[in-house]
Amino acid sequence: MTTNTRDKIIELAQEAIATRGYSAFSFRELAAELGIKSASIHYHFPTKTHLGVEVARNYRSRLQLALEHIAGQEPDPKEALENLVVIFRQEAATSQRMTVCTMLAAEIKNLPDEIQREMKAFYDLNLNWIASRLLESGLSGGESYEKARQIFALLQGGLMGAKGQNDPAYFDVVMKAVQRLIHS
Amino acid sequence: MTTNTRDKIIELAQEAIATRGYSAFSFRELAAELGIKSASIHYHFPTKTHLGVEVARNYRSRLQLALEHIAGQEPDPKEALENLVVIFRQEAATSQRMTVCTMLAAEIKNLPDEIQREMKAFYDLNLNWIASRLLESGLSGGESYEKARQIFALLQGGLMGAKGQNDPAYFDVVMKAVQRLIHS
DNA sequence: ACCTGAACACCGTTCAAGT
DNA sequence: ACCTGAACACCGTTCAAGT
Repeated sequence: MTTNTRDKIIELAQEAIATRGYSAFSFRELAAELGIKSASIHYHFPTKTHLGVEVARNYRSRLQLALEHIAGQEPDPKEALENLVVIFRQEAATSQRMTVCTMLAAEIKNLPDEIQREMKAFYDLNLNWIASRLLESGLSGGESYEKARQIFALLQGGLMGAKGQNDPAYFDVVMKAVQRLIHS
Repeated sequence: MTTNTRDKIIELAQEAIATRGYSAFSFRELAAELGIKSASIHYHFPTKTHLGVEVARNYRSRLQLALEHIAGQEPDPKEALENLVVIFRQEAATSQRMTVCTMLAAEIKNLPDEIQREMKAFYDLNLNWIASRLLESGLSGGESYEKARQIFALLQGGLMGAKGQNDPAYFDVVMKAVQRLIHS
């Protein structure tokens, strides 16, 4: 069918990284879920690094599309920022996709260079998009730069706290501070 | 001397978890740094879980002392909160000790129950202390509860962002938002 | 009391070999 | 084009054995 082995591997790896982390998941457990041998995964992805890069790039490109969609659809920059919060909440609740990047960010010092570069690009994508919306809303360049980092720290810290406390409400409480930053 | 093997193992493990994560560090690499065999580490810590718990507990008890010291020394609750920010910044800059808990928080779903419980206690310690200071400063119980989570999310998100962007200034920019939350 | 060597089932990776 | 079996050096863990 359309769902080939390669795509299934990426999806399983995504889930595994989100829940347990990059260095904790194994080719052998992925292979077992797919009904093949671990050596077969190396046919699709020569090394674990290649697979990790693909997972990160996969998610980043999907987020980029979503961000472009919001910015194109919603002319009010403050409303666009509210939509970003909604995306983060959904991703956090349903899939674990958002968590992939929080996991990789925490592990970053242990990751191969290629994945580190991918994560750096992920930060830049988010920070630049948030700062652009803040600029549109009338803030100065300096203010936008600072506030973008504060908002993103709240998003990441809120996700980690909700996970650490095993309490989705944690994220929502933290998001109230984001609202205040957006509308001030 | 006073520095026995057991303490050295904890210190090395602490550093290893902070930089690479719990599942990424190995007994064999610790043993090599100590000039002993990996089987010898199991004499001091039966399993990796025991060592992980000890590292987490070790750091948490030190933080608890520091928090009690601040609260006892500084009667002004807002100044006490400022001191907490200073502690986080120092720990982030010099040792990697603060990062231990950010790492473990990210990996939490993959950790043994005992370490998960230790992390939960770490969150409670921080959140309750922050909320207590906010209560003293005149906020209501509900406001203190919410603001404590927002401040802690900024602290954790700021640490992760500084690491992910490899830029210590990231943390300081995020802390400006913490100041605003403290003095509002 | 503290350490070691050897074994176990795990891991990523390689490669010749199968279809 | 896709998968396998067998081998390699790694991992946590156990345990009998050394001092």
